Amino acid sequence: MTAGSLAKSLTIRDVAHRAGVSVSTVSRVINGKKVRPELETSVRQVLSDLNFRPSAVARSMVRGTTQTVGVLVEDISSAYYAELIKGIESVLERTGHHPLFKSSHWSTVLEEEALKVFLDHNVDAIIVVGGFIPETRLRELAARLPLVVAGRGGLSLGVPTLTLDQRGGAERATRHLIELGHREIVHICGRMTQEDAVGRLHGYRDAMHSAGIEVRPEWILPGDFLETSAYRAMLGFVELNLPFTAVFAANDQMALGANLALHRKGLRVPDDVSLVGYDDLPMSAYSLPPLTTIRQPAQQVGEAAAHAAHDLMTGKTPHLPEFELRLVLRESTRPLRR
Amino acid sequence: MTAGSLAKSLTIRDVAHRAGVSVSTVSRVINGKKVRPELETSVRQVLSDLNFRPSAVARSMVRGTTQTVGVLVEDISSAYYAELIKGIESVLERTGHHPLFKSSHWSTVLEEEALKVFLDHNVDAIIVVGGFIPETRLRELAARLPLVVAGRGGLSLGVPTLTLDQRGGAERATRHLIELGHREIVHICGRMTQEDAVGRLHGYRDAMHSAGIEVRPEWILPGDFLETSAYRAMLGFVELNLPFTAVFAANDQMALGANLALHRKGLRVPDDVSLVGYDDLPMSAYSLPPLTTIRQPAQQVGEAAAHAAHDLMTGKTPHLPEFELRLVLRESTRPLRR
DNA sequence: TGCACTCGTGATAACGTTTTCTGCATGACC
DNA sequence: GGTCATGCAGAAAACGTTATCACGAGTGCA
Repeated sequence: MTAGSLAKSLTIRDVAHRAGVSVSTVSRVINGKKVRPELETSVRQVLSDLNFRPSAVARSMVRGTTQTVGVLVEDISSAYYAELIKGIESVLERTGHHPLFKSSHWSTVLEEEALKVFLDHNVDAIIVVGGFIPETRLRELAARLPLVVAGRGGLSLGVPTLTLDQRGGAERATRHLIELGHREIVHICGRMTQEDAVGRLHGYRDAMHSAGIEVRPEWILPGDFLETSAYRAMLGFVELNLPFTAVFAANDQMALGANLALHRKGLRVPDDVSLVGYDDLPMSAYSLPPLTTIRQPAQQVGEAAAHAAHDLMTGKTPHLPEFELRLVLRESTRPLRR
Repeated sequence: MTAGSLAKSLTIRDVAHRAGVSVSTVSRVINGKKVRPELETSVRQVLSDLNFRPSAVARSMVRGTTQTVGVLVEDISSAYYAELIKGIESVLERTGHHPLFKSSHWSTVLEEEALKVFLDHNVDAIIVVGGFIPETRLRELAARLPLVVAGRGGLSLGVPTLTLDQRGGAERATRHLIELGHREIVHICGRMTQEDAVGRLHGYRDAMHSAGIEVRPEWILPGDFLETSAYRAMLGFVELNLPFTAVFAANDQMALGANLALHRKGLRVPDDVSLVGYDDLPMSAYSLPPLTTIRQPAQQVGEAAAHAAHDLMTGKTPHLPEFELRLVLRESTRPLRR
């Protein structure tokens, strides 16, 4: 052990030299191919003595595969994507792939940039969650490498897609309120540039329409999926003094914002106003009152996406399950008092 | 454009050929080195015609640098780490580095595995957040490559560390309750294998001790940083029928769990029981009541960690700022009614 | 005993870049 | 007009692996 030697990283060559064999043999031992037993043991000895680990970069270079999967989401840190990512992470870990997460922050240029990075780094597959990448671009990518899209609907067959029926889910949520006797139902929208938000608004309208309720334009409140937006919107709406008895927020975070706003205005949930959210974030079961919401199986979607990517990588046709959006009944809704 | 040709990825060689120059020249153009203007324009033309992008893998191979930074956290999807990650992401993006996130899920073997992956992939730096990696190992790593540790205290000087004074923060939180006149204060602990949780328990004890209050063992409730654990613990404690007027939970998620449990038992926050959390998650401002808590500047810590890593990579001595843990007064605490 | 095989080994060629080295012009200076 | 820099382009080496190829020694069978 020469002191002061700056750790010039060791190579398979050093191992070969010390074990008195060729690099080929060392490579074979590392990769579990047949080698004469006595050679194998001596190589293994050196391997562990030197604590040698082959360079993944060099490996990728020659093998043409990197064991990495690019994962593109809007925002790693937002609660919903966090769930999804957890799912992706858990299955990719088992398949020996390394996820490379990128947030696009709702910017089309960042999206394209992230894709470029993935391609440059020669990822073995890409998982795209939501976003605004044009379908043509997605198709182009899918033709080039394994690509799975989650959380977007209406894509052509060329692209394996995992879809949730946002419109149906929102319809279910709104219908729940209607079934409880509510008719004056407010909807707080998500960021309308996102497909999900649009779908949920449609679902709300569907349910209202089916029930023969005319939706007043004032009932449609703009929001951006964050607590604050719903808080402000709700506050503003209450000040209009229009009658209303229920609120359907396009996600749980906004439902929470609305919940506080209602409280500030002296309205009790669910006694005065029923409130439904969307997503079923882990914390929604612990809000006051616990939130009735539509459960999006985000983690399962993540798992399925990763599985599908794995299928694609191994040449199998990807399994693309359907997911059910369930209404989770808790305590933020109640029958309209007559 | 030959139809049906499977897209054998193009190389710098193809570009050189089509532009009628050598590969060296193409490389020079790509890297912005001096080249005869007319050659440069023709090469650039071909470059954009072919939409050529150099392989990051090959580049890493020869340059010995990958432009990636390994980031090891306990759990990507937990709310607190999400904040931190957001900070890391935002500055690394600006420096042109790509974060490689790994969750260790509180497992020492997964931690070590993640480190190996980082090393194998030849990351340019590593950021470790919390965790259980032995100090000797950290020192060893720090000697080998730029390493920044966040969220751990008491490390030797060899390792650049970003620390938050958890003990002090918890002392502040508890003192706040004491200043409001509370004396029978319950503490819901975090996962006690984690340094943070231990620090916060110490801080709680410090404050109680300074105020001359003897801590009853029953007041120390076990928890694991998740809502459910606190919910159950709180429920159980109330059933003991011991007098108490305030609760300090080791994080906001648990404060929320406790909040619901108190509600279930007919105790109002803050009228009957004052409640303080820790972290100041975005949603804590929207709970009912809005939560008084200790603000951990997670995002800023993330930013600082990334900056420090960048400093290290560029040979500068890392800037390791101190962070202040502020008490955020909201509505879950009030003076003890006499 | 000889021939065709199999098996395991080492030498060597990839993989796609950047970097170093070499060589050829061109221009400057005495 | 000859020598010496200088500038820039191409050739070749290098990065650390794996894959291909060639070879020699056994082995089985006729």
